[in-house]
Amino acid sequence: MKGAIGVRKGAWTEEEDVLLKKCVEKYGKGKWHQVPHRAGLNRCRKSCRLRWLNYLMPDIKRGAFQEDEVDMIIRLRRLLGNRWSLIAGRLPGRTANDVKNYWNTHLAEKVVYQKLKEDNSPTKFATKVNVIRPQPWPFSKSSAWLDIKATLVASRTPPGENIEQSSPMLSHQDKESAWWENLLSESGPNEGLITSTSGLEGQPGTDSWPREFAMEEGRNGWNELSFDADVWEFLDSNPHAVI
DNA sequence: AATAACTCCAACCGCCAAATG
DNA sequence: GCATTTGGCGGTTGGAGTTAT
Repeated sequence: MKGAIGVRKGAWTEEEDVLLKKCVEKYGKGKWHQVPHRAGLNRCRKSCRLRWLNYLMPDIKRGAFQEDEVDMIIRLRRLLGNRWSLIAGRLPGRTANDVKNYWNTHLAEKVVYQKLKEDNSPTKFATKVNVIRPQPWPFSKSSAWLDIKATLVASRTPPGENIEQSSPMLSHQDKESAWWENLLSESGPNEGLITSTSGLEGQPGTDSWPREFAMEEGRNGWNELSFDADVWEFLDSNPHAVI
């Protein structure tokens, strides 16, 4: 797409920010093609939308990423790949651009997947798959994301039961499994854990397939075979995660 | 002090799918 | 059914700021 002639590019000025903010506050989000005219901005619709989404939107969290946020990014990227908008959906206040930039500048070279390549494990096929719709996940200093035991308490241990009694010998795999189970199951309000079979029933485009997922599925060849190999290992070892 | 090299992030670009006419 | 418009996404880049020499 070529940019329109005469449309301003580059860094936004304070005046432009004010105009855009006032416009969105007055007319609401959406209808981005009308925003430049309504706001009196000599910017293209995409530029306006991006500026709002990445900088002006309320509740955007600036500053350094916390340890639990970084941990979340690494784990979710292993699961979802470069689906930054979905990953950002789990990080309240962080935008997809923030997460993508952070990954590219801080994590990309640190997080190595050589193990997967070296494993040379045979391709695994599954016939059924869980589809995740990420929801914002609240973080705090005492976040349970970094506390596997707390995660286990929340996800497995019946009320009143001692975690050490219920799981005296926790393997690394158990801990990983518990983490993912907790992530993929009960999390936030409006949580949607969509399940589907690999058959025609429930495929995108059919009435039974939720529109939200239908829109997400299909980008960049995304399908149930696109998960990283370690996710298949997780699914193999966690039959409850597969319906 | 000068400047080259590097880092980081805001913004742009091209593409895709859904919506609309 | 087709063409166009629109919203949204991930990849990439330009340049300001920082650090090293």
